[in-house]
Amino acid sequence: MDTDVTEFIQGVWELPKEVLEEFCKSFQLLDIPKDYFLLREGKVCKHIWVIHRGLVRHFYTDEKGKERNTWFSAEYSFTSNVISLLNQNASRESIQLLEDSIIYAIPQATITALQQKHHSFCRWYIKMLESFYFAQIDQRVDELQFLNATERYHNLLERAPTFSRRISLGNISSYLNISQETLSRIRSGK
Amino acid sequence: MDTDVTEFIQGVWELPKEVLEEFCKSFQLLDIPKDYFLLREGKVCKHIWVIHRGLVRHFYTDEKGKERNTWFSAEYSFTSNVISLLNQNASRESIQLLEDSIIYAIPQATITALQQKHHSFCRWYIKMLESFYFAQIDQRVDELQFLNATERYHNLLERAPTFSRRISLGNISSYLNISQETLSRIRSGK
DNA sequence: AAAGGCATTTGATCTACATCAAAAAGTTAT
DNA sequence: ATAACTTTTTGATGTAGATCAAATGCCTTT
Repeated sequence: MDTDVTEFIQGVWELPKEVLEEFCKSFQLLDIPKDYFLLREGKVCKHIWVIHRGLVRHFYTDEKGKERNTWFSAEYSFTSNVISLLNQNASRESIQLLEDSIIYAIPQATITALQQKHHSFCRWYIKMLESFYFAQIDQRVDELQFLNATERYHNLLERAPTFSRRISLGNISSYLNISQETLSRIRSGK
Repeated sequence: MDTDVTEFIQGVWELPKEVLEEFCKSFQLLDIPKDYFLLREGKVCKHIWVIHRGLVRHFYTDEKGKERNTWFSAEYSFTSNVISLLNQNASRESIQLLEDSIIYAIPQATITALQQKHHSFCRWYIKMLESFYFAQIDQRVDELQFLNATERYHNLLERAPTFSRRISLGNISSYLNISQETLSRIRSGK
């Protein structure tokens, strides 16, 4: 187990050493290439993933067959399809790597078991949800409801400066809900 | 304490009787008139509210001074400004009653204290966040990103059929991010 | 270096929805 | 009932950003 990752876990909320160990030893280390799918639409999500190095996109395919990105996650973040994970029902989204990545897979079974077993783990989990899910999704609602195309783009640049280098224009425009052509014009400054 | 409310609390996740009692006895019963503010922009959110009867809107005031609704909550739902509550920082939103309402206020201090004290309470709290926050906000992102004005309106009608009777057109249009005029035309079927 | 395959840019139109303005309908107070 | 609001509707016009189409630029592979 990488010390970076245990530190990352501990950074969320300090777990007792033995609980941390029990937790981390259930992680599965994945070293996987670009384009690989962590999750496919229609499957039940069975993991929370911690990205150690790399980048993924969340997307789904609309009625017209167009892929629409809903999220990106990069190194040192948790990623999962929370809705499918919680309800253990079919996911509407897929999750795919945009770069060769090193990822820890945390089984859903571990999360459930440790919640039952350890009070401290519940507190860790609450903190994790709060800081890695709420904070982000709240921002997302905000930018979708209140910002225009140009503002959404600049907002993303600020929040995640590396994305504009690492993610293609087409993938970014899909996430921002802007056509590729319009985003190209925005980026060139009109 | 109303048995309806304890049942509602128990419906989230079954709490041991003594924890439930400790929890419920901290609730403060509010019987307050239309237009009252549960929370004002700039203040720190100190409660989660359970609406027993009535209706509230969440909104903030934009740079041009226009009020923009972000959420409605009606009877038998939890409502709060989660971001302000969690970080105990100034809220950007206000929460105001749209109808005379009966509401239970759960102090943030209770939530924090019971989380520390009871494993079972943490499990209740996780369930509450999952079912009353995630599920809803996820839907919200979806409708904002992928639906057009007409679809957003019909989506709301389905999700909350009573709202179109109880909430003025202006307040609905603001929430849906549609101008009042356009919503009027949509509603009249063009 | 040439050829093929993507990703990005540029230009010309089109459209969903906003904005502005005013009339009509509904509500509340005198 | 009449006046004075407030909310909703209707009509005319404006615009951000989509869509369609074609050109350009950029990697690969040979």
